[in-house]
Amino acid sequence: MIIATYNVNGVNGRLNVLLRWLDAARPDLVCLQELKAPQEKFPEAALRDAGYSAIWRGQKSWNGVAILSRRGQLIERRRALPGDSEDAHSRYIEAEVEGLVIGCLYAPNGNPWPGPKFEYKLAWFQRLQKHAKKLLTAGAPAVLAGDYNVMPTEIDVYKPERWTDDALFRIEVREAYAKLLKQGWTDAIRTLYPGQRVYTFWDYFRNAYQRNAGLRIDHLLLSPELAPKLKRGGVDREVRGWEKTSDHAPAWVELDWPAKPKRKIAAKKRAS
DNA sequence: ATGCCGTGGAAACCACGA
Repeated sequence: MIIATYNVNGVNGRLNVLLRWLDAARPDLVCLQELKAPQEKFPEAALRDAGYSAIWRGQKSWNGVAILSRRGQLIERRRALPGDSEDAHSRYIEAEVEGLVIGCLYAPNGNPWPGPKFEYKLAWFQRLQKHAKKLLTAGAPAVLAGDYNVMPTEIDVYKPERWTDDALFRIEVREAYAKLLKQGWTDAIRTLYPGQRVYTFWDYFRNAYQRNAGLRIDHLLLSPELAPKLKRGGVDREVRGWEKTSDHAPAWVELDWPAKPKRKIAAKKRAS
């Protein structure tokens, strides 16, 4: 099963690029972020025609998250992070599908630092930590995928010294991300490419993509039960070079899931 | 290396993004 995350930066303005990528990559489950569309303007029909069912939480102008599936039915579990009923941002949606839990998230940007937006980001991460811990305690196989707006380490930034006081790289935010890993979550892309430069975002200007001046801020975190099922993964970076494209590229993993029953082996064991 | 580009929405500029 292939699970992908893609910050589309406007799901309607980006529809052709999204459909083109879905057709080429054929992911089974997709987490989308930055829909930038109200609930009623989500392109449900076009995605259905492409073979995907969807659940989403839209919002006028900003944010917005969705989960797509071309396999099992998506059963929505929640459409917000718990912990702040006043929080109106559409930044989290969670479903059960194919026997696993998939959470799609769009973390706050948090700039400028310091300030209220940065404080909101830290508080949001605390809520995420609390909820992520609950998922682990519940024991279900789970994936938390999305735009975390964090470069976890120096290797995830083309020029770390320029980003030290940026909300995406401030130590408080990196520590918040590290805390998730300490809970038991596995950063799938980093696990597959240890010590290598892998980026998921390139700015629109200054020829960032051509210069490979990128950031790794889109992540797929796997629960302990799923981590050993990780087969391969990567970033579809060529999508970033397409016309009218997002500033993010899709990141994806392939999991050996649902695990194939080993009937023959079991039968042999019983026979011997 | 300062939103320089890009999106959406409202009213031809503004908020926001990373």
